[in-house]
Amino acid sequence: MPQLTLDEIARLAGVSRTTASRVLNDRPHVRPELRERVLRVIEETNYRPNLLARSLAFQESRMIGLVVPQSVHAFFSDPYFPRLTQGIAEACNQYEYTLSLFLVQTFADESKLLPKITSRGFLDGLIVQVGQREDSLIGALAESGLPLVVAGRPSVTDKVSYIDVDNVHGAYTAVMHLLELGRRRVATITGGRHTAVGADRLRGYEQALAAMGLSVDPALIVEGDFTENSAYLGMQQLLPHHPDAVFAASDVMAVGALRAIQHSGLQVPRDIAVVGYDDLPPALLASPTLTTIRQPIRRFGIRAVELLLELIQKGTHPPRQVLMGTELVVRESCGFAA
Amino acid sequence: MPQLTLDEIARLAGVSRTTASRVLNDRPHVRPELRERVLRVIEETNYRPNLLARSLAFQESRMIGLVVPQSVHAFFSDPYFPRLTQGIAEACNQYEYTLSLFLVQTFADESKLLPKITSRGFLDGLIVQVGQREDSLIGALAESGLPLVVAGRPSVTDKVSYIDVDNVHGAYTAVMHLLELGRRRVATITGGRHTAVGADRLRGYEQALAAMGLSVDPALIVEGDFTENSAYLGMQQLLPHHPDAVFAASDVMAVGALRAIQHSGLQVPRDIAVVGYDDLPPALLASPTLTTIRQPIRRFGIRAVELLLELIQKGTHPPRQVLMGTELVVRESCGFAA
DNA sequence: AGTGAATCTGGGAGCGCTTCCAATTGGGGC
DNA sequence: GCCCCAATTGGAAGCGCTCCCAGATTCACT
Repeated sequence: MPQLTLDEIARLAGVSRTTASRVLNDRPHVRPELRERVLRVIEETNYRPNLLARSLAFQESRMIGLVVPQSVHAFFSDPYFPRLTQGIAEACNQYEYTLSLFLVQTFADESKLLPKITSRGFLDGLIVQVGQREDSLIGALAESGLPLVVAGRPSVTDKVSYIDVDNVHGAYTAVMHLLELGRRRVATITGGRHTAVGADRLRGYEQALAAMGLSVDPALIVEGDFTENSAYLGMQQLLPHHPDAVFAASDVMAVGALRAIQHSGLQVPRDIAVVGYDDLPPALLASPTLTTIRQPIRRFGIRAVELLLELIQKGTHPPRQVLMGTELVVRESCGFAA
Repeated sequence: MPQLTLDEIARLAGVSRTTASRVLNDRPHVRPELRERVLRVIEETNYRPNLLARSLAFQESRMIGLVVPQSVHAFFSDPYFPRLTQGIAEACNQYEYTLSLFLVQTFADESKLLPKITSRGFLDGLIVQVGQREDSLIGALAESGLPLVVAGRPSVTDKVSYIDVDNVHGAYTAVMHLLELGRRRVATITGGRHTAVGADRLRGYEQALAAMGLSVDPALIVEGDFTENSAYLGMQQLLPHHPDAVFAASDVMAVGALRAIQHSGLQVPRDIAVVGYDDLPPALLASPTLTTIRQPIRRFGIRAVELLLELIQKGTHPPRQVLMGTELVVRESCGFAA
């Protein structure tokens, strides 16, 4: 069978290609009768317009790219990415955009993918997840002139639009909750301090203490790296300093802390209260269940898309920044009886 | 600045568009000197060809779609999908294809996305993950004539190419391992029997018993639904029948069984040996660590892409089927001292 | 019946690229 | 010095669609 083109449809319906195109795009200036006829032919032949040709003519592809620079592991062991992707995909469906996925794992990937991603006309916009190779990559992508939204906070914040979760305030809320429950020796196990997330959550911790007029005791701060094990070891360091509460920068780490506390013979929350961050599955599986800070990951993805579409429509300058709020989820580990 | 086109490049280099195109695509019949000149202009102007236009002219887009029909939850709580996606994305990078992601969650999504996915020229091929709305969707997609690979076993197996993990043999291996260790009352907790996966693993269980000349005791078979809780309850039903081993159709369910056994005061593996399936994180986190069947998920994704590319090149008939092997991973829960 | 406006219609150019094919060039062999 | 063939070059058509614009048609109103 012959490739079905709009020309062919027009011929079958006995009209011009232009008219057929008008019908296809639901535009005015076509007699109802003709419109009807064209629609019937389309129906009968099961015709589908060629999106590529259409995009080329329209000068917009209605495709956006999701770029994920990340090492294999950090990424897929964490439920974060799937959730985010889901939100993004959902929003794409809603706004009639198509999503292209670019996983950039190695340097080779990067040099291979970059020209493709930045090829003019191919993508209308880009969402880039912050990661390790962040800087070089975001820089290169920004340079391409494509509308760009960074998901997470990039190291250079002023040139580029980004959307992030308000980690400072989230941590502040978590710690403040502990303080309001009467805890006074609140320790923290940080994420890597060199990561933006880790640093922000530490800042929130400090601000909460300051707000209550308490001074920061360096002995009550240990550094973890978002793994359970690092938190287990960190908690062992903290125990000799007799904290009565711990704020861990992630649920996974909170679980590690929990284990260390319980192994030492102390009880949670009686002796030491624990608060985590993320509200991912570990929070509910832990025993006692974790009080934690919930991040609106899925909505975060949706907002990222909406922000990007805004940039596409209204131009990319000035860069926009969006901070999303968090939510304190109170469970057992903080010792608050509801 | 003017949109940079190949025409412009040609003009700047003082050659024709045709010659410029030849240089761009690394084709012969260009004097080295001219080639050099064109390359320099491209370099200087940082020109990127328009992929859309190129695809239109080439009559191939070098894009493939990954269609995921699935309810939100089953999907993203399971590490399976991220791994699979990773494998697919990796292979796409390697073979210079671009990956488009289509998450089909609702009926509305389906009717909205279908025309886009099947639009001629837009995608060169399609990988469809089996899911719940499987039948209608796979049918519709197959009808479009696009090269198609189903990841997982579809309900209609003969018309369509698919790639699957050999669940029957995997389960067979797991149960056989228990039998070889001397266990004789081997129970099983199945996945949903109406799912292909669940049914296959049950079949493997039965085949292993048969191979050892043992009969199947219906009292030793209970049905779960791949959740931890269903397995916990299932195990409680099994205990009165004194099994000395359990094959659970997933690691998550094995963990549920483990908990039920331990709560009843029995010990694993001394009293009851346990084997799971998947080799996902729960297997290692459980205590004792789980003997299980490892699925090559990432490689599975890679093979899916390779199969698809084969279909794209050599035509989609006849449908091809690929079954991938599994691997028995022996840990503590089966009672085998290494 | 005649005029103008309002509405329809379709020819043709254009989106940025590839590629067929005819034209041009260069060089070796006589 | 001339001819022929191979290597190189570029003009033009084509991929399938949109959209500008001019021409055709309709219709109301004088």
